[in-house]
Amino acid sequence: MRRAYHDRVETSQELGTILRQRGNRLTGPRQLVWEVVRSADGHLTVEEITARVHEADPSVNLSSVYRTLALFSDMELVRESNLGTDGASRWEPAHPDDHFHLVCESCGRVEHHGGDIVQTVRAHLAGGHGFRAANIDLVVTGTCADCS
Amino acid sequence: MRRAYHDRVETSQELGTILRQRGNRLTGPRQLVWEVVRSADGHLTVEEITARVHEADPSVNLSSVYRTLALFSDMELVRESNLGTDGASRWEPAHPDDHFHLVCESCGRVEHHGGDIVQTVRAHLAGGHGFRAANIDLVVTGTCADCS
DNA sequence: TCACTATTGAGAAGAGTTTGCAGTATACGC
DNA sequence: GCGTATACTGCAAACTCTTCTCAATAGTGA
Repeated sequence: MRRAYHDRVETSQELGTILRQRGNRLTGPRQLVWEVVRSADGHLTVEEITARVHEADPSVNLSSVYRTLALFSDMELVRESNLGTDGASRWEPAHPDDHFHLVCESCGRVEHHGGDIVQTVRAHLAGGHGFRAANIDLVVTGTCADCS
Repeated sequence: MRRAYHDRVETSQELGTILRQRGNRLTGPRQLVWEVVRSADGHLTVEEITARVHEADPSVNLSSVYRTLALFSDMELVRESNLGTDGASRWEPAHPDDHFHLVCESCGRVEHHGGDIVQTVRAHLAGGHGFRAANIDLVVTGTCADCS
């Protein structure tokens, strides 16, 4: 059912392969964006992604970052979420859903936490709600240990 | 701990009372926005709220709707969430957290569902994560019964 | 009723994201 | 390796949602 998670696309070569399978091409901006998102320690805004891409190549355009993220999202390589207090989207490598997010209202940081809770939800939904769940996002807003 | 939920503010008079307690005033736009959000059958975008407000008074400005929602949010009368596929915020009357959201990717509708899952999460978090949870949003994205 | 000032409407500004276009460069066939 | 088709890029303008500025208006307590 699931196609390609980030742990199956480690190298640029692998990225190129799955891009070409779709009729797309492997380009410099795409390699850089993938490298940044894949090696990120958490959720990144487009601004953060672009900044890190620019460390390697300042000529990469913001539009290309947006377009690349949209493409990767379609390929299920990355995932967008509207966490955070500002309006900006955040991006992370696609992953199975067995975790949840802790969003700190004070510093804006987003932590991941594992646990079987999301699986509990999935099981609950399977019990005849008529709703076919694709993604389960458990978002907890509050104050993190550092800020309280 | 919790201050004022929508079920404690049924009438304009009650709204006026708690507004004046804070040094605010009861105005036409505020009455209308509260009436619209309170009686809504689900999450509304600012655009939808404004449209319904305009049915009663077309002279109410979009800025006032935004400002009123921000105020009500601060008063914990309404709650903002970034559900949905587009970037627009959605608003609903504030409520205790014992429910979760089902967001249909196809028709964009948002359903509420009750259950003890959110309480399970809260109990889990209380167990020494160092994270002080304010709001818990369980967002399930998928396809609703009507669209599948 | 009066005066104070919170609130409003109008429009401009801001932030984040998208789109159109002409030039560039990747990937496939030879 | 080389040439060609076209996917992709950078740039800039446009678009959407939200916030801000400010003069005018209208609740509220006295």
